[in-house]
Formats: sequence, C-alpha cells, structure tokens
Amino acid sequence: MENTENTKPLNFIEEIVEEDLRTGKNDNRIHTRFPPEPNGYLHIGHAKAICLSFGIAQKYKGKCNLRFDDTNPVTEDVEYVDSIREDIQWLGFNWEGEAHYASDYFEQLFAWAVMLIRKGKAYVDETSAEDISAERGVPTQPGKESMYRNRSVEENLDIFMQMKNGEFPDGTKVLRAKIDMTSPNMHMRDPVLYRIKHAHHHRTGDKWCIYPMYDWAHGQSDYIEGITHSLCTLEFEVHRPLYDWCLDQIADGSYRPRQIEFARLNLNYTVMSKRRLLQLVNEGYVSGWDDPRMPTICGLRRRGYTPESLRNFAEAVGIAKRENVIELTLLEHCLREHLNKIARRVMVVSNPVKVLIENYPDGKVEIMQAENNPEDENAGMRDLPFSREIYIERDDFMEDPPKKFFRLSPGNEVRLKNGYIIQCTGADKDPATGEIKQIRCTYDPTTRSGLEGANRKVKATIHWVSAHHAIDVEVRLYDRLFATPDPDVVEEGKDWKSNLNPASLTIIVAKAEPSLATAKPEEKYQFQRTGYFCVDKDSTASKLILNRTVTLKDDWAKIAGRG
RNA sequence: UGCCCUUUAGUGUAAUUGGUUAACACGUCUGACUCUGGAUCAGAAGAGUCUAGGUUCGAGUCCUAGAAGGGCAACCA
Repeated sequence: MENTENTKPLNFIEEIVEEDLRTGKNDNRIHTRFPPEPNGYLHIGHAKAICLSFGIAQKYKGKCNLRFDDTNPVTEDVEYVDSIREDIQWLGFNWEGEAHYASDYFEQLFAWAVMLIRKGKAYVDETSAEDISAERGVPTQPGKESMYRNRSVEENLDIFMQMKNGEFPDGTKVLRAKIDMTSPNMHMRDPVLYRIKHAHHHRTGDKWCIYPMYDWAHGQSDYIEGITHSLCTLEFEVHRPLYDWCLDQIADGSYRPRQIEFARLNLNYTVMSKRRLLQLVNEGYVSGWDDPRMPTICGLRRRGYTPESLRNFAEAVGIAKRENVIELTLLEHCLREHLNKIARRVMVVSNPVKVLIENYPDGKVEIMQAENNPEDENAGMRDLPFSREIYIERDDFMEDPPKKFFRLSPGNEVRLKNGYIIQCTGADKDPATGEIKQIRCTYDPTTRSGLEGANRKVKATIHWVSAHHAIDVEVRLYDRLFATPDPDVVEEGKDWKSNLNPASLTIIVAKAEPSLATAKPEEKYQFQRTGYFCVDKDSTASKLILNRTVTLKDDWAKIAGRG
C-alpha cells in the first residue's frame, strides 16, 4: 500500500514539494491554502484546486488553511462564505484551525504599506482611473510615469492617512507601488495597492474605507500564515513577479512562500466561468446555483454525485500546466464506479405498459426476494410484491423485433428480475392509433427465482413492478447542460447559450416498487437497467422526487442506434 | 507583432531525469460471462512525441531557429 503510493508518478507540484523536503526548505514544513473569494459558489474546477491543496497537505503531513480572499467588500457576502465552507467539508476536507480571512490582516497590511511609503517605494496617485489606465500603456509599449510619482515621503504619508480616515470620496486617490512603468510585465507598472471604497465589509463593517488589492493582500497573507506552497491557476502566472516583489518588501529571509501555478479544469458540455454560471441562474435557464445541471459543487451534490467520485475524478485528471478540456465521460466513469458499489438497486418503470399474466391467479400476491446490491454483501435483501398485472418498460416489448433484440416479443420468453420467466402470447392494440394497450403473457410456475426451474437460460432479464403495489414517483431526467461539447462554437450571430441542451431536463411520473416509499433526500439508488438516481431535496412524504444522476451504460442503445 | 506559459494516441496524464519496441486511465471496437444488454473479465485498434536543423553511440527529454495555442493592458480575484 505504502509502496504503490510511492511508485505512482508525481505531478510537477509534488516533485517541487519533495525537492523542498529533500533540501530542508522552510524547516521542512508543508503548508498550503485554499483562498476562495466569497463572491460566488464553488464549482468542480474549485473542487480540483481543493483536492490539490488539501491533498498535498495530507500526503506530506502538512497543513492546509482555508482563507477567504475578502478584499473587495462590494462583491462579497457571508452567504458565499457559508456555502463555500459547506462545500469544502462536504467534499471531505478539513482546514487547519479556524478559517482565515484576508480581512484579518488589514491592520498589518496597512502598516506594511506605511513602511513601503517610508522606504519611498509607494506613493499616492490622484490620477483618475481612466488616466492611470492610459498611462499604463499597452503590453507592446511602455507606460508613462504619473505626475504624482515623486511626491515626498511626508506628503504621501499624510495623504495616505487622510485616505484611511475617510477624507476622500471613492476613486479619487490610490496608493501605488513604485516599481517600473516600462516593465514588459503590465503588473509591474506601478500596480495599485490600495483603493478607496466607502463600503460595508461583511466582517470589518465600516472600520475601513480603503481596501488592499489582491496583489498586496495575497502574498502577504500567505506570509503571515506561514504558507509554504501557494498553489493557484495559470492566470496568476504573470502576477508572480509582483507576488515576489511584495514578499521582498517584508520577508526576513528565513522563510519564503512560493507561488506555483497549474492549469484550471475545463469540462466539455458545460461552462465554468462564474460570470456565465451567474447568467444561467439570473436568466432562468436553470433553477438556481444548486440546479442539478450546474457544475457547481452544490449542483453536483444535488444531482447525486458523491464526494468520493469527485475526489477520484480530481485524481484522475491530474495536475499539469497545459490547457485541457476533460471529457465528461471521465467524470461519469468516476461517478458510476462509486455509485455501483454503494447504490441500492430498485426496480422503477419509467415508461410503463401493462402486462397481464393470463395464467396467474387473480388476486394472488407473492412476495419475492431481491438483493439490494450484488456488489455489497452487507446490503441485504428486500421484499417485492408480485401479482397478475405488472408494468414493464414499453421499450422492453417489440411486436416486430430486429435480430438482436432479446427482450419481449410475441412468442418470446423473458425473465422477470427476481420473479418468473414469462412468455408473450400477444398484445392488445388501440385500433385507431396502433398503440400497445396491454401485453398478454403466461408464466411458468416452476421458474420462480430461486427454484430449480429458474436455472434455464433466457436471453434477457427485464425489470417490472406490480401494478397494484407500484407507487408513483416524479423522476427528473437530467442530461448534459449543453448539446455541444464546446459551447463557444456557435453559428454567426448566436452566442454560447444557443448551445444549451433543450432536453437537459425531462420530468416524468414513473411506477416504482413500494420499497422506495420511505426514501430520504440525498439517498442514492440504482434503478435497475436504467441508471443512478438520487432523492431530491424537494421530495415530500406524499410526493417522492428523484433526480437522474447518470444513466447506466447501455450497449443495446448503441446497437439500436446504429440502425 | 513586448513579455510570460504551453505543445506526447480521440481526451487527459506518464516516461527511472539522455538509455531498448513511448506507458496508464477514460473513450472506441471485439469477444466471454451474467437473473441488470449493468457490473466483471479477456483482447484489439489508435501517437513515433508541433516543424526544421543540430549535439550524441543513443533525444519525447539537450541546443538553435521557427510554428501553433493560451495568458497579460480592472481602483476584480
């Protein structure tokens, strides 16, 4: 066990960590952090990042902090803080100690800013936002120094204090680092460190009216918390020189956090940006952040995903620096792999057609025994009522079947799972429409499941429910959110939303075996031969609602699909 | 036309750090088995590593020059 762990190839971040451990860097401490901004819900891309940072800490006996990057009070809210904490814990991770907040460090950050000014490395700029932007230049051309760049230390200090004391309106002044307006890296062209925002902060209230920018807060927060490996996504790569510059101003040399970037997760048939997810919610394309079609952690949870399956997925996709688009089939594979082991099997007929077993005594009811999960010996058995009239799937009968169709058809035999072998004697049709109203069969009493006679080879086994005992349940058949793998590929004049899958949700009423009546929200079931389902939180005692998490693999659908 | 990053089967990730015939997973295709056309098992196809040069006994790994894709110009993170 220990051995397989050691021989598994390391990703490039683990290699860096192991090298640091070899050389004794930072006293051999390994301390990571997950730093969400509380301005939205976490999605599966964050799940990858969470598994990485918490996973590295676990693997190397280190620690992982949760730190809310709450430096922008106008977009942030406690609602998000709470959902983020819940999602991380649901995923199965525990952060070190209490959750941290960048806002915990506002005082220290301010003190360091004052120190910067004293060293002549920061200045207050009164240029307007537009002009600062213009003066910054463009990537291909150097910027121009601000006319306020060379104020005296005293003047800077004085105005900065006034900024802090709320003497200026929003947007009138900023504190800027004095670095290099000609740098080929835009982020080094005197980046803004503080801006004025007379806004109520979800934690510090009205104490502050100046707030630090990400670049001034993040590395410093890492330093304060003793973070050794600060893992983030690729778009922060260009920030790294600034991250290091900021640390240079405060670090004493005995310890040093390091920022390492990796490629974010992309999944086909969905979108991942906060902006787009928000748009789907606001414009009513989905029912909310936890709509089971959303790639949010709470959405996946409601859909029926398990923390294990998500963690296995994060492991399977790996960590590297190149842009990637993971196939949804890999996610679904990880899901099925886990659900197969834990989901109780039940029989539910989603598109019912009645079958009359002509030679079965009217009014008789037998109780059949069914395995709850053949993959789990401890899952036990359950009772299943059987009677003269049952429902089977309409698709499991064909009047005029093609060669490879093994199920019910006139004259043909089929096994009823955990029941009897039946033979079709005919079907009654609506003379006007040709629709099958009822299928007629006979059963062989010696073939009851468990009896000697049941050992006969039969081509197919189908699921069923007793018509009189079945309960009606609402089933929400979810499919992929987008109809095309890359939602950005669109016709002229259309946008990504035109690729939304119109069939991503179909609601039906199905006939379920009676044992399902006591099912509770979040419980996972396998509807035999159909798929995995999860009881929705909207369920009530009188109305059971199940979400289709994912279908079972269906070889017949492939064969039939080929024509 | 500045800087930074990336480039290995359809999709991801590896390759003992310069060493045999480039591996694993998902997907695809066969077949076996099955009281779930599920699961499981067995097998197959599929890349010669972005291109062109070079170094070397030997290059996916090193060098040179290109190409392609991505990122950077918020008082967002």
